[in-house]
Amino acid sequence: MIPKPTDAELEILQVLWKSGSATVREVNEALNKQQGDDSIGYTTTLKFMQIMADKGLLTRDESQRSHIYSASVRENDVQSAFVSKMLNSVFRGSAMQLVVQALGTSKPTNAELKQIRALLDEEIKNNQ
Amino acid sequence: MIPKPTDAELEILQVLWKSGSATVREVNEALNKQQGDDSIGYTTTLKFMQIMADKGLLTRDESQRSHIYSASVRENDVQSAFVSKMLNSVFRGSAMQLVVQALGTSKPTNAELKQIRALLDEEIKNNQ
DNA sequence: ACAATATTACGAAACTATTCGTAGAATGTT
DNA sequence: AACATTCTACGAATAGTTTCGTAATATTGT
Repeated sequence: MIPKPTDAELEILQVLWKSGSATVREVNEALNKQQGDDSIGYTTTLKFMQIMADKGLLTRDESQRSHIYSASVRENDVQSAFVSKMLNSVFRGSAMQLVVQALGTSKPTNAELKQIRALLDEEIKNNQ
Repeated sequence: MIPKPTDAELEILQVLWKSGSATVREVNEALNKQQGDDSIGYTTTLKFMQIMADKGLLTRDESQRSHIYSASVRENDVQSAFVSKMLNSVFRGSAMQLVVQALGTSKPTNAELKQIRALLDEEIKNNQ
Protein backbone atom coordinates (compact mmCIF):
# COMPACT_ATOMS: atom_id res chain seq x y z
CA MET A 1 0.00 0.00 0.00
CA ILE A 2 1.31 3.40 -1.02
CA PRO A 3 1.48 5.88 1.84
CA LYS A 4 -0.25 9.06 0.76
CA PRO A 5 2.36 11.82 0.37
CA THR A 6 1.85 15.11 2.17
CA ASP A 7 2.09 18.48 0.42
CA ALA A 8 5.77 18.95 1.19
CA GLU A 9 6.49 15.39 0.12
CA LEU A 10 4.71 15.94 -3.17
CA GLU A 11 6.98 18.84 -4.01
CA ILE A 12 10.01 16.65 -3.49
CA LEU A 13 8.48 13.86 -5.55
CA GLN A 14 7.84 16.33 -8.37
CA VAL A 15 11.53 17.17 -8.49
CA LEU A 16 12.58 13.52 -8.49
CA TRP A 17 10.02 12.48 -11.08
CA LYS A 18 11.44 15.16 -13.33
CA SER A 19 15.12 14.49 -12.74
CA GLY A 20 15.09 10.74 -12.15
CA SER A 21 17.46 10.92 -9.19
CA ALA A 22 19.17 13.61 -7.17
CA THR A 23 21.01 14.44 -3.97
CA VAL A 24 19.44 16.31 -1.10
CA ARG A 25 21.27 19.45 -2.13
CA GLU A 26 20.01 19.26 -5.68
CA VAL A 27 16.45 18.77 -4.52
CA ASN A 28 16.75 21.58 -2.01
CA GLU A 29 18.04 23.94 -4.66
CA ALA A 30 15.31 22.96 -7.08
CA LEU A 31 12.68 23.65 -4.42
CA ASN A 32 14.15 27.03 -3.60
CA LYS A 33 14.50 27.99 -7.23
CA GLN A 34 10.81 27.70 -8.00
CA GLN A 35 9.57 29.29 -4.80
CA GLY A 36 11.83 32.24 -4.18
CA ASP A 37 9.86 33.95 -1.43
CA ASP A 38 10.66 31.98 1.73
CA SER A 39 13.48 29.55 1.21
CA ILE A 40 13.52 26.06 2.65
CA GLY A 41 16.44 25.11 4.89
CA TYR A 42 18.79 22.37 3.75
CA THR A 43 18.18 20.24 6.82
CA THR A 44 14.45 20.58 6.34
CA THR A 45 14.70 19.01 2.92
CA LEU A 46 17.09 16.39 4.29
CA LYS A 47 14.70 15.46 7.06
CA PHE A 48 11.81 15.08 4.67
CA MET A 49 13.77 12.88 2.34
CA GLN A 50 14.86 10.68 5.22
CA ILE A 51 11.27 10.34 6.38
CA MET A 52 10.14 9.57 2.85
CA ALA A 53 12.80 6.88 2.52
CA ASP A 54 11.54 5.35 5.78
CA LYS A 55 7.96 5.44 4.50
CA GLY A 56 8.96 3.80 1.25
CA LEU A 57 8.28 6.79 -0.97
CA LEU A 58 11.96 7.13 -1.89
CA THR A 59 14.92 4.80 -2.20
CA ARG A 60 18.49 5.89 -1.77
CA ASP A 61 21.92 4.81 -2.80
CA GLU A 62 24.25 5.24 0.16
CA SER A 63 27.41 4.07 -1.54
CA GLN A 64 28.64 7.66 -1.87
CA ARG A 65 28.83 10.15 0.92
CA SER A 66 26.13 12.25 -0.73
CA HIS A 67 23.27 9.83 -0.86
CA ILE A 68 21.44 9.68 -4.14
CA TYR A 69 17.67 9.51 -3.91
CA SER A 70 15.01 8.51 -6.37
CA ALA A 71 11.25 8.10 -6.22
CA SER A 72 10.04 4.59 -5.49
CA VAL A 73 6.43 5.34 -6.39
CA ARG A 74 5.25 6.12 -9.87
CA GLU A 75 3.77 9.49 -10.64
CA ASN A 76 0.83 7.79 -12.27
CA ASP A 77 0.02 5.74 -9.17
CA VAL A 78 0.16 8.76 -6.91
CA GLN A 79 -2.07 10.72 -9.27
CA SER A 80 -4.53 7.88 -9.33
CA ALA A 81 -4.56 7.62 -5.54
CA PHE A 82 -5.26 11.33 -5.18
CA VAL A 83 -7.99 11.26 -7.76
CA SER A 84 -9.84 8.40 -6.13
CA LYS A 85 -9.56 9.96 -2.72
CA MET A 86 -10.84 13.28 -4.00
CA LEU A 87 -13.65 11.60 -5.91
CA ASN A 88 -14.98 10.23 -2.65
CA SER A 89 -14.23 13.08 -0.30
CA VAL A 90 -15.20 16.03 -2.51
CA PHE A 91 -17.21 14.76 -5.47
CA ARG A 92 -19.42 12.05 -3.97
CA GLY A 93 -17.92 9.61 -6.43
CA SER A 94 -19.02 11.49 -9.53
CA ALA A 95 -16.16 11.48 -12.03
CA MET A 96 -18.22 13.64 -14.30
CA GLN A 97 -18.42 16.42 -11.79
CA LEU A 98 -14.68 16.23 -11.33
CA VAL A 99 -14.12 16.52 -15.07
CA VAL A 100 -16.46 19.47 -15.29
CA GLN A 101 -14.57 21.24 -12.51
CA ALA A 102 -11.21 20.43 -14.06
CA LEU A 103 -12.30 21.93 -17.35
CA GLY A 104 -13.83 24.95 -15.68
CA THR A 105 -10.96 25.70 -13.32
CA SER A 106 -8.11 25.58 -15.80
CA LYS A 107 -8.99 27.04 -19.16
CA PRO A 108 -7.66 24.45 -21.58
CA THR A 109 -6.91 25.41 -25.17
CA ASN A 110 -9.05 24.08 -27.99
CA ALA A 111 -6.23 21.76 -28.98
CA GLU A 112 -6.24 20.21 -25.51
CA LEU A 113 -10.00 19.95 -25.50
CA LYS A 114 -9.92 18.09 -28.78
CA GLN A 115 -7.29 15.77 -27.43
CA ILE A 116 -9.53 14.95 -24.50
CA ARG A 117 -12.46 14.42 -26.83
CA ALA A 118 -10.45 11.99 -28.91
CA LEU A 119 -9.68 10.10 -25.74
CA LEU A 120 -13.35 10.00 -24.84
CA ASP A 121 -14.31 8.71 -28.26
CA GLU A 122 -11.87 5.86 -27.89
CA GLU A 123 -13.17 5.05 -24.43
CA ILE A 124 -16.74 5.01 -25.71
CA LYS A 125 -15.79 2.76 -28.57
CA ASN A 126 -14.04 0.33 -26.24
CA ASN A 127 -17.01 0.22 -23.93
CA GLN A 128 -19.43 -0.93 -26.58
CA MET B 1 -10.98 33.62 1.25
CA ILE B 2 -12.37 30.16 1.87
CA PRO B 3 -10.48 28.18 4.50
CA LYS B 4 -9.61 24.81 3.02
CA PRO B 5 -11.64 22.16 4.86
CA THR B 6 -9.84 19.17 6.33
CA ASP B 7 -10.90 15.58 5.66
CA ALA B 8 -13.13 15.38 8.71
CA GLU B 9 -14.66 18.73 7.89
CA LEU B 10 -15.42 17.62 4.37
CA GLU B 11 -17.46 14.71 5.65
CA ILE B 12 -19.56 17.07 7.69
CA LEU B 13 -19.96 19.44 4.77
CA GLN B 14 -21.14 16.53 2.62
CA VAL B 15 -23.94 15.83 5.06
CA LEU B 16 -25.00 19.47 5.22
CA TRP B 17 -24.83 20.00 1.48
CA LYS B 18 -27.16 17.07 1.12
CA SER B 19 -29.61 17.96 3.87
CA GLY B 20 -29.48 21.74 3.76
CA SER B 21 -29.34 22.10 7.52
CA ALA B 22 -29.12 19.81 10.52
CA THR B 23 -28.36 19.56 14.22
CA VAL B 24 -25.16 18.10 15.60
CA ARG B 25 -26.97 14.89 16.48
CA GLU B 26 -28.35 14.50 12.99
CA VAL B 27 -24.95 15.04 11.44
CA ASN B 28 -23.32 12.65 13.89
CA GLU B 29 -25.85 9.96 13.10
CA ALA B 30 -25.43 10.46 9.39
CA LEU B 31 -21.66 10.09 9.73
CA ASN B 32 -21.98 6.93 11.77
CA LYS B 33 -24.54 5.45 9.43
CA GLN B 34 -22.28 5.47 6.40
CA GLN B 35 -19.13 4.37 8.20
CA GLY B 36 -20.18 1.64 10.55
CA ASP B 37 -16.78 0.29 11.56
CA ASP B 38 -15.48 2.78 14.13
CA SER B 39 -18.13 5.19 15.25
CA ILE B 40 -17.52 8.86 15.87
CA GLY B 41 -18.35 10.24 19.30
CA TYR B 42 -21.04 12.85 19.62
CA THR B 43 -18.73 15.41 21.19
CA THR B 44 -16.22 14.87 18.43
CA THR B 45 -18.76 15.92 15.84
CA LEU B 46 -19.88 18.78 18.06
CA LYS B 47 -16.33 20.05 18.42
CA PHE B 48 -15.74 19.96 14.69
CA MET B 49 -18.91 21.84 13.95
CA GLN B 50 -18.01 24.49 16.51
CA ILE B 51 -14.56 24.88 14.96
CA MET B 52 -16.08 25.04 11.50
CA ALA B 53 -18.49 27.73 12.61
CA ASP B 54 -15.54 29.71 13.97
CA LYS B 55 -13.66 29.31 10.71
CA GLY B 56 -16.65 30.45 8.72
CA LEU B 57 -17.37 27.12 7.06
CA LEU B 58 -20.73 26.78 8.82
CA THR B 59 -23.34 29.12 10.20
CA ARG B 60 -25.67 28.24 13.02
CA ASP B 61 -29.01 29.26 14.34
CA GLU B 62 -28.84 29.35 18.15
CA SER B 63 -32.41 30.34 18.79
CA GLN B 64 -33.28 26.79 19.84
CA ARG B 65 -31.40 24.75 22.38
CA SER B 66 -30.29 22.35 19.66
CA HIS B 67 -28.39 24.65 17.38
CA ILE B 68 -29.14 24.24 13.72
CA TYR B 69 -26.17 24.32 11.40
CA SER B 70 -25.83 24.82 7.67
CA ALA B 71 -22.92 25.13 5.27
CA SER B 72 -21.80 28.65 4.51
CA VAL B 73 -19.59 27.64 1.60
CA ARG B 74 -20.92 26.30 -1.66
CA GLU B 75 -20.07 22.79 -2.72
CA ASN B 76 -19.03 24.09 -6.10
CA ASP B 77 -16.53 26.55 -4.63
CA VAL B 78 -14.95 23.91 -2.45
CA GLN B 79 -14.70 21.51 -5.36
CA SER B 80 -13.08 24.19 -7.46
CA ALA B 81 -10.56 25.02 -4.73
CA PHE B 82 -9.57 21.37 -4.37
CA VAL B 83 -9.24 20.89 -8.09
CA SER B 84 -6.95 23.87 -8.56
CA LYS B 85 -4.81 22.84 -5.64
CA MET B 86 -4.49 19.31 -6.94
CA LEU B 87 -3.77 20.50 -10.44
CA ASN B 88 -0.68 22.27 -9.17
CA SER B 89 0.48 19.84 -6.52
CA VAL B 90 -0.08 16.57 -8.33
CA PHE B 91 -0.62 17.22 -12.03
CA ARG B 92 1.89 20.00 -12.77
CA GLY B 93 -0.99 22.14 -13.97
CA SER B 94 -2.13 19.77 -16.68
CA ALA B 95 -5.92 19.58 -16.63
CA MET B 96 -5.76 16.99 -19.34
CA GLN B 97 -3.79 14.60 -17.20
CA LEU B 98 -6.30 15.07 -14.43
CA VAL B 99 -9.17 14.27 -16.76
CA VAL B 100 -7.38 11.19 -18.02
CA GLN B 101 -6.89 9.95 -14.48
CA ALA B 102 -10.46 10.72 -13.53
CA LEU B 103 -11.74 8.69 -16.46
CA GLY B 104 -9.32 5.88 -15.77
CA THR B 105 -9.90 5.65 -12.04
CA SER B 106 -13.69 5.57 -12.02
CA LYS B 107 -15.18 3.59 -14.84
CA PRO B 108 -17.90 5.87 -16.14
CA THR B 109 -20.76 4.45 -18.15
CA ASN B 110 -21.11 5.25 -21.82
CA ALA B 111 -24.00 7.55 -21.06
CA GLU B 112 -21.80 9.57 -18.74
CA LEU B 113 -18.98 9.63 -21.23
CA LYS B 114 -21.30 10.99 -23.88
CA GLN B 115 -22.50 13.63 -21.48
CA ILE B 116 -18.93 14.74 -20.92
CA ARG B 117 -18.30 14.78 -24.65
CA ALA B 118 -21.31 16.99 -25.21
CA LEU B 119 -19.89 19.34 -22.63
CA LEU B 120 -16.56 19.37 -24.42
CA ASP B 121 -18.16 20.11 -27.75
CA GLU B 122 -19.91 23.11 -26.29
CA GLU B 123 -16.70 24.32 -24.71
CA ILE B 124 -14.86 23.99 -27.99
CA LYS B 125 -17.58 25.87 -29.82
CA ASN B 126 -17.50 28.70 -27.27
CA ASN B 127 -13.74 28.96 -27.53
CA GLN B 128 -13.75 29.60 -31.23
C1' DA C 1 -40.00 19.03 42.48
C1' DC C 2 -36.58 15.45 41.35
C1' DA C 3 -34.20 12.50 38.48
C1' DA C 4 -32.83 11.21 34.03
C1' DT C 5 -31.49 12.74 29.63
C1' DA C 6 -29.70 15.86 26.01
C1' DT C 7 -26.97 19.68 24.67
C1' DT C 8 -23.29 23.00 24.66
C1' DA C 9 -18.71 24.64 26.18
C1' DC C 10 -14.13 23.92 27.59
C1' DG C 11 -9.83 21.81 27.87
C1' DA C 12 -6.64 18.59 26.87
C1' DA C 13 -4.45 14.31 25.05
C1' DA C 14 -2.61 11.92 21.04
C1' DC C 15 -1.08 12.12 16.63
C1' DT C 16 0.79 14.11 12.26
C1' DA C 17 3.18 17.64 9.52
C1' DT C 18 6.58 21.14 9.12
C1' DT C 19 10.72 23.35 10.33
C1' DC C 20 15.31 23.77 11.82
C1' DG C 21 19.48 23.70 15.23
C1' DT C 22 23.28 21.19 16.71
C1' DA C 23 26.56 17.44 16.81
C1' DG C 24 29.52 14.41 14.69
C1' DA C 25 31.53 12.19 10.70
C1' DA C 26 33.56 12.56 6.02
C1' DT C 27 35.78 15.21 2.59
C1' DG C 28 38.41 18.93 0.57
C1' DT C 29 41.94 22.90 0.99
C1' DT C 30 46.23 25.05 2.24
C1' DA D 1 48.50 18.12 9.70
C1' DA D 2 45.17 21.68 10.61
C1' DC D 3 41.25 24.06 9.13
C1' DA D 4 37.04 24.78 6.65
C1' DT D 5 33.24 22.88 4.34
C1' DT D 6 29.72 19.47 3.40
C1' DC D 7 26.99 15.87 4.69
C1' DT D 8 24.07 12.78 7.66
C1' DA D 9 21.75 11.78 12.00
C1' DC D 10 19.21 13.11 15.85
C1' DG D 11 16.22 15.62 18.63
C1' DA D 12 13.11 19.07 19.48
C1' DA D 13 9.92 23.11 18.86
C1' DT D 14 5.79 24.59 16.67
C1' DA D 15 1.47 24.23 14.48
C1' DG D 16 -2.52 21.75 12.87
C1' DT D 17 -5.82 17.69 13.09
C1' DT D 18 -8.53 14.41 15.34
C1' DT D 19 -10.56 12.63 19.31
C1' DC D 20 -13.02 12.68 23.61
C1' DG D 21 -13.84 13.40 28.77
C1' DT D 22 -15.87 16.30 32.05
C1' DA D 23 -18.57 20.06 33.66
C1' DA D 24 -22.27 23.15 33.31
C1' DT D 25 -26.78 24.12 31.64
C1' DA D 26 -31.31 23.18 29.66
C1' DT D 27 -35.17 20.10 28.82
C1' DT D 28 -38.14 16.17 29.61
C1' DG D 29 -40.48 12.47 32.20
C1' DT D 30 -42.39 10.78 36.68
